[in-house]
Amino acid sequence: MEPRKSPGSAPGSTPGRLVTTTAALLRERGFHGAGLTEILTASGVPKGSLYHHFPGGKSELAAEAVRQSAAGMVAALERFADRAGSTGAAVRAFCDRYAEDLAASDFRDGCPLAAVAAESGALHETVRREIGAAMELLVGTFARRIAAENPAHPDPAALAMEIVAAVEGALLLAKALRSTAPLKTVSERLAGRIAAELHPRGHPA
Amino acid sequence: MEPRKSPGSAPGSTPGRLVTTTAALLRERGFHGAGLTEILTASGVPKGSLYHHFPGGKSELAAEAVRQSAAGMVAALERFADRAGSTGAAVRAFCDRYAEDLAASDFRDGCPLAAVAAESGALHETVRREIGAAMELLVGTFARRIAAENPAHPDPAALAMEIVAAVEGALLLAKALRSTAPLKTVSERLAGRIAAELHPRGHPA
DNA sequence: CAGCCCCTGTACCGACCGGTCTACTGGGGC
DNA sequence: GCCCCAGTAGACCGGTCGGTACAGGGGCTG
Repeated sequence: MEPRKSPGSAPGSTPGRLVTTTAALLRERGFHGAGLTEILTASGVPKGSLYHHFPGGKSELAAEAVRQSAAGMVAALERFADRAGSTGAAVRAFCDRYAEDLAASDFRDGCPLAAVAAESGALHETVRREIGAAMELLVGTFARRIAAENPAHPDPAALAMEIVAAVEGALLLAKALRSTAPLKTVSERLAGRIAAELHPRGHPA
Repeated sequence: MEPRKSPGSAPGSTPGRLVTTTAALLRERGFHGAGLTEILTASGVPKGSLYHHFPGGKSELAAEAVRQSAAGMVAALERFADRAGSTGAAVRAFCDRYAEDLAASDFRDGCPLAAVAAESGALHETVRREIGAAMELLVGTFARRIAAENPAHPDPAALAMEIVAAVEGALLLAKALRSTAPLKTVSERLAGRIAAELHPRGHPA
């Protein structure tokens, strides 16, 4: 827990590859389901390098991967929101994107955070904290967007929380049912409701 | 989906204890996080008995546990719905109940299905199928209730799916954030919306 | 061109994983 | 009264787990 948190995670570097592949494995198998050996062979990195860059072992690596996944999700959201101009449309794009991932992976790649979050009860504090922070970050980002779109909204945080919960749940349902239908249904209804709530008397944006 | 799949799972019997403790462990740790030895010691059953009653090993046991968990959730839902008289109120009671579980377990016990569903990509077909069936059962139960409460509703299945997704997501969020706030927020807003959608011009039930 | 040191590669470790096997026990049917 | 076998008990298996130790290696310094 030194001040220098994760400086050496350049995309192509050894730590970078390690974190990226870990994030991918974590996404479809969860923490206990993703073996260290599997991560190593998939990223083409020997064990010695792992413990050089991440003395904390699997937990530290997972924590970093969770942070990167969260950052990726937030970045995607910001991008969609900027392009679409409304939170409702951004949510739709967001769901579409993860529906694609799901379908392309034969319904193995769900939410990058969900698999780890679901078993957070059996995880080290390091990872546990990171998962909490990741969720807060995601909710906070939505809340900021909502407040920006309609400064008069009474409770942006509540709406943001509802959005994240709905999307997260839809992703889980989609994975379990092996169908993108839940995502389509939820995003459609959710987007409409967000628009209605953000612009009570106006154009649905 | 045979009518008689697991006849020997009486509550107090050896298979019964096995399935119940497995369900509990699965709920907080997921499939790979719950060790077989741990299940055995927690239920006070030796290994020989396990493989006598469940020749399929851990996967068969987990599949059975998932089925039992799903049945329990459905039963709780039906009970709440019967007592409350409206789907909206039932959802609220449903969320309250799982919020209690969460808080009582120091935020380890989330949705009994979520942890397994989240890592379903790395599971045997047996378990995978059971998780899908469980989710379908849950959604179907909600849909039936909705249709019963308002036969004119245009798409009970869609609303049911949205409900399950929202609750599932709220449970996940609550577990990650170690707070029941997401559940409270989501259930409140969800219940209100369900009432509005089921009784467009009338009493909010 | 020598030395150093960050990083890599790999052999190895004990613990534990899920699963198999066999010995034993006790109670109901004949 | 005997037997039989469903059910229990636990020793044991190979494999894999996450983690450690240490011997190179190679590029940047001097």
